[in-house]
Amino acid sequence: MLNTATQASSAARLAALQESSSQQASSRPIAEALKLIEAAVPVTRRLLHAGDKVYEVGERFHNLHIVHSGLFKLVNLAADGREQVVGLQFKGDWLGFDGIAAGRYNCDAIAMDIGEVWTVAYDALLQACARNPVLMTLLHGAMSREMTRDRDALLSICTLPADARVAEFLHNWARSLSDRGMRADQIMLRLTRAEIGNYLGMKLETVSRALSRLAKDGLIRFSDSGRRELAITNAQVLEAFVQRCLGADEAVLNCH
Amino acid sequence: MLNTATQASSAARLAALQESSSQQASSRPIAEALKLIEAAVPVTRRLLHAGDKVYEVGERFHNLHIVHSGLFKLVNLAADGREQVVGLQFKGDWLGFDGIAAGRYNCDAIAMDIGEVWTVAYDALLQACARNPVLMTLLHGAMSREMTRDRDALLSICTLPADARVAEFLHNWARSLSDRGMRADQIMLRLTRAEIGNYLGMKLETVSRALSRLAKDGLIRFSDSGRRELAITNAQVLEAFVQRCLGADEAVLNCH
DNA sequence: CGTAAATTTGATACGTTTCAACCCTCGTGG
DNA sequence: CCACGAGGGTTGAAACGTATCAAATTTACG
Repeated sequence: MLNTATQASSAARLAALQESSSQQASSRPIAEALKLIEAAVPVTRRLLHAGDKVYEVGERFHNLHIVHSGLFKLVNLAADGREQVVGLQFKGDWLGFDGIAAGRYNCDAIAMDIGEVWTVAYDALLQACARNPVLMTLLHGAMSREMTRDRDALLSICTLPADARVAEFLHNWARSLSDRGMRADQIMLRLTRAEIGNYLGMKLETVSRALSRLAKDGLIRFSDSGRRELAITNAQVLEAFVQRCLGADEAVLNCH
Repeated sequence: MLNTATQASSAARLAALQESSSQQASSRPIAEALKLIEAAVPVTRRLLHAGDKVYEVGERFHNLHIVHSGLFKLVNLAADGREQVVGLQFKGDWLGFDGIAAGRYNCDAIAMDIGEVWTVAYDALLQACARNPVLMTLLHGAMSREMTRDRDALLSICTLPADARVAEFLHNWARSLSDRGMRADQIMLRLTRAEIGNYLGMKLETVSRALSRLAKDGLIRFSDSGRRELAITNAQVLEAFVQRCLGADEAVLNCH
């Protein structure tokens, strides 16, 4: 509808899309990537506690950071004080790409939990990349993947109703865990409802209501130990729920 | 409010933010960047017409592209048919970063107008980068800038009401033009209201209403030659309008 | 020119936000 | 030990902004 161009075969394109999106795209195991970096360039390890900043907006950029454990949020700030969570970084994700262009970080990177980051000097990394193409591929892959993730998030925010956004958020979280070889059946949310809402473009009450509804419908189950921890009953059903929220309007494009 | 950590001086941080955001971040003139690339790596020129695709989702990734003239949109597609405009690329912007990670493009890149892109083989570019650090800096800067831009867009979408989003959209467009040395007092929108709305996370009618309101308030003026072209009366006033939409709630953070 | 697409505008419907009250947990200090 | 307060979470009712639906008008184009 948006593209006025004649397009070869939209059916075939969507079919290919489905395949590629269901297959896991993560190149090589994260552990290997970490090992490669460690071998190629000096690494400084840093342990952080919940609320600690890896870097903050305006700070001079010299280093990139790789999450080794824990969870970190990237917060974008407007001059007038508005703030937006623009990313959640798990093990193997990078922090600091936003600083390359202007020589200053453009976000706050904040630990949500006890976690460790590996810090590498950007200059040193570049030199290592020039010697070792594999490292370059790894770095670019990480940047590219982050762009893709950000854009998928934007798509969710702009095209899904609140309930579906929350459902997809949980589903993505679970996938992030399982991609990294962690148990994904039990999820410990390390964000408040306000933070989740900010990330998903809705208010905390809306998040709370959405979660309550998902629980009532049996798609998730809250842990005994509080409302911060929950289990995903069935990941497939959760995905299907997202589609049901859309009301089968765009599903027609799919069926043939 | 979101950050639980004790933070040094939020006032100072916001002050720094304002400076950095008002200053133009574009490293070196775009013309120079183009010249540098042309000298370092084989370039294939390609002329496209409105609706033509530079590449499409699922296509194998081999090349990056640089916009030499015209305007291109990046469209992200979901498996169920939802689509989202995730970027508008002007002269000097790159196309194709999304393809690096998975080896396949993840978006459609579509010309909105007659335009020319310079296509370079990614492999060749990497080799050239290994020889010439300046080229590497250029490439990474482009990637980093794109991330930052995407995140700023997300911030707008999630924190601004519709009218303010449209105002900021126009303001950004004007800045994109003037950054590139083009006249910014007269803007020729090359998108339909539906496309603008999709990009900004609202419906086409909402865009239309917002534009009408901006025109009625004298912030913009439609050209005689139709409602695709308009003039920004005063860029500063347009910026101020965005703040007024927020109702001075967050402005308090600003005043001292 | 005539037809399809794009745009504007109004009336209404809907989903999310806002405001408010209440509950729960947890850490602190009397 | 328990009272207390702060922060996080839930839930309801009403208000608000945007979407939806519909109709009329303008524009683009073969």
